Amino acid sequence: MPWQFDIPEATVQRLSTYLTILRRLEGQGMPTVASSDIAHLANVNAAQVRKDLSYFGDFGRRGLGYRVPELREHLQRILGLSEGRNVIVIGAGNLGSALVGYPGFEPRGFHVVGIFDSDPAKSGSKLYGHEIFPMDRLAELVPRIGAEIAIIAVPGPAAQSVANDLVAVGIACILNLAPVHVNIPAGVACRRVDMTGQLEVLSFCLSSFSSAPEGEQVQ
Amino acid sequence: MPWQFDIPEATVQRLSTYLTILRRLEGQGMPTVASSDIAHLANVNAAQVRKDLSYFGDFGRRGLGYRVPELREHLQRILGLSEGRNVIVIGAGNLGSALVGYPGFEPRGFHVVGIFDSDPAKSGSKLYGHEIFPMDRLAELVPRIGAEIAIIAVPGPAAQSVANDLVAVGIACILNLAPVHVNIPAGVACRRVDMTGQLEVLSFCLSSFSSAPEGEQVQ
DNA sequence: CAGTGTGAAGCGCTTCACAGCT
DNA sequence: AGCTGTGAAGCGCTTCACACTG
Repeated sequence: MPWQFDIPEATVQRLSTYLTILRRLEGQGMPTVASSDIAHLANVNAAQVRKDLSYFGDFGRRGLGYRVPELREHLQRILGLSEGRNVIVIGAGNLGSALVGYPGFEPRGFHVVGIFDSDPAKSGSKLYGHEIFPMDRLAELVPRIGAEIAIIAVPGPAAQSVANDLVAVGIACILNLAPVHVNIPAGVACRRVDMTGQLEVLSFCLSSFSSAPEGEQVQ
Repeated sequence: MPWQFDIPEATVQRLSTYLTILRRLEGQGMPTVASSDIAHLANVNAAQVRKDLSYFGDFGRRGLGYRVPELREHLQRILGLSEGRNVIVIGAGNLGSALVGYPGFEPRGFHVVGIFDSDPAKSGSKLYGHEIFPMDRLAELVPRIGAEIAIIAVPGPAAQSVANDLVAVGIACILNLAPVHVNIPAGVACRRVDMTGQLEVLSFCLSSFSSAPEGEQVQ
């Protein structure tokens, strides 16, 4: 996951959480907020909030806290969201369709600007007003529509091949929803969201291993 | 996230990854596998794989590695997946619908056994063969259908209230897909999957902060 | 005073390195 | 020789504590 300076990945993830919180506070008309308030809403330590923010500047005023709209704007800029981001979705199956119709992306600045599917039968048909393109038009269309981020929403076995295609046409940021790790060259950022994997962690919480008294079960 | 013994959360997450890998290897007929092979496929250190597994027992044979079907079974048991898990989905909107139709759950042992939605207009209609129930039947139906895990697939503002309802009817494991942190009492496990948050991390990779804070390109 | 910014301590995960089986 | 299991070292994130400031 390539960024050059000494900023923990966990910090960047929390920044995204803080941004969501600040948007809500701003909507409620709150003028300022203390690190301890943000911390409470994000379920982290207050010093953590301050340290996270201090990587990027001195945004607070001592004795007062942070001005909500100001900090919200800073976070947006830090995360590169000031002008929104163009996203393409690969895979127009069940998952891909849901993504394209998901109303949560636009308000947070992500615009779906293209859908691709390897199935020629799907080409030309529309999904929530977006045309589905065949995979072999990727190289032609990615620069034209200004795609910056690609979401892989294909079945596991196809994910690596799709990732290769994306890298080949110059995509540098990939969100992988398939339940497999894909290899990508250095310089390309790839993150994976594995819902089923999270369900498996929850299943572990239910299993005897997470609660059974000492020594039982382990052979 | 409540489990009593000293097992890192990251370890449990990786176990889920290993299980996926082992299923693939088993499908390919591979009889044994070395920690270094698993490590390569999961993109982690080989010692990490061995240490993760050693929390739960001595599954390997020195000089040989791990027997694939045997280890796969162990992992399934550790994760509490031997008999599958019953899941309910709260929210029959865009996201909820996609989940119910998502073909990736069943093969990994998660059975959708109920869909709930607060909108009375949706009650009674069907989604991929599953009836949609009104929220006020939660208390009655959860024990009857044996629901163990709930997925919150409602908009952010409704998430906390839904979480409260789930806890009230005895659900102890929650997967939260809403982009907000929800407060839950100790003893209840709650995990969040925030796709938009991951997109924001990727956006950070594209932003000037990740590559050139002072206008300098370091490479 | 209230609350930020931050060096330093704390802590837990990751990696190393090697003893010990097969 | 090949590979596991594991104590110990390494390392980086988190938390503490406090100087400092409006």
